[in-house]
Amino acid sequence: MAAVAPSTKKAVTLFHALSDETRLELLDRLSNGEQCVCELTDTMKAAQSRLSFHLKVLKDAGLVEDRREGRWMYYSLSSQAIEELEDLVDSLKKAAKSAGSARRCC
Amino acid sequence: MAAVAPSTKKAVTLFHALSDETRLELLDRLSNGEQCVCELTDTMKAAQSRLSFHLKVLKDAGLVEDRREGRWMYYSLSSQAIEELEDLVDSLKKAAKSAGSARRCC
DNA sequence: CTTATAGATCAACATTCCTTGATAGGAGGT
DNA sequence: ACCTCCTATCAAGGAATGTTGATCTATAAG
Repeated sequence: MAAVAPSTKKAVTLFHALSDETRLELLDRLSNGEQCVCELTDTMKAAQSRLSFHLKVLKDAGLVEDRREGRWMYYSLSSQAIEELEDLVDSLKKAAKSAGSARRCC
Repeated sequence: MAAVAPSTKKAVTLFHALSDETRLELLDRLSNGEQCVCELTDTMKAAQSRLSFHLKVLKDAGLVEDRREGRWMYYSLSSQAIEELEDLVDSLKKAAKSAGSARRCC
């Protein structure tokens, strides 16, 4: 029992960050390695402020990290949050497996 | 490369379904076993139409299954979608690990 | 056939989220 | 100092989500 409950807020934040096509594409690009915003706006043909917004959402969720180098900002995947994600999904999985049988109701 | 890309739409749907406190609580309750809506509205002190709405979101995402028995509707976790979830998180994890080093930019 | 109960669906409203264009800040280069 | 480039932030509008109360459907019981 109590599969997802601990720190539900954080789970919501994490999952919300992942529930957007643009952000998933960003993560996908970053899986090829650290990249700067200019490169991302370039290859994704997206408005700079748009990507900046989504990168902030990802960063606030702990999914990516940023690093400044001169006037460029480099973003990369953060494996820490991804482990938290893994744990969440893990507890869900266990819950689904142990899923007890029906109880009489109402 | 290409960590999340395959069927991004589905991933978005899955993660979106998980990005809500009420829905996470529903999943948590269901991890104790199949339950009918009346029982859930009861213990969660939530309006019936509200839970119906959220259960639909979960069902559309494939996270839960429903079963009718007389006039009651029983909901339970569906382990299938949870495995898909696991795969998604897995590819993210691998991506984060292999995360290449910085490339020269702009 | 009438009535009651469980749940889904709908319409209206509130809220939250995303997009866009404009502005601001910070780092180099001249 | 100034100008330029890269990025973050803000404000305004639009789109999608969640909430609430009412209505509809299906099943069961009398």
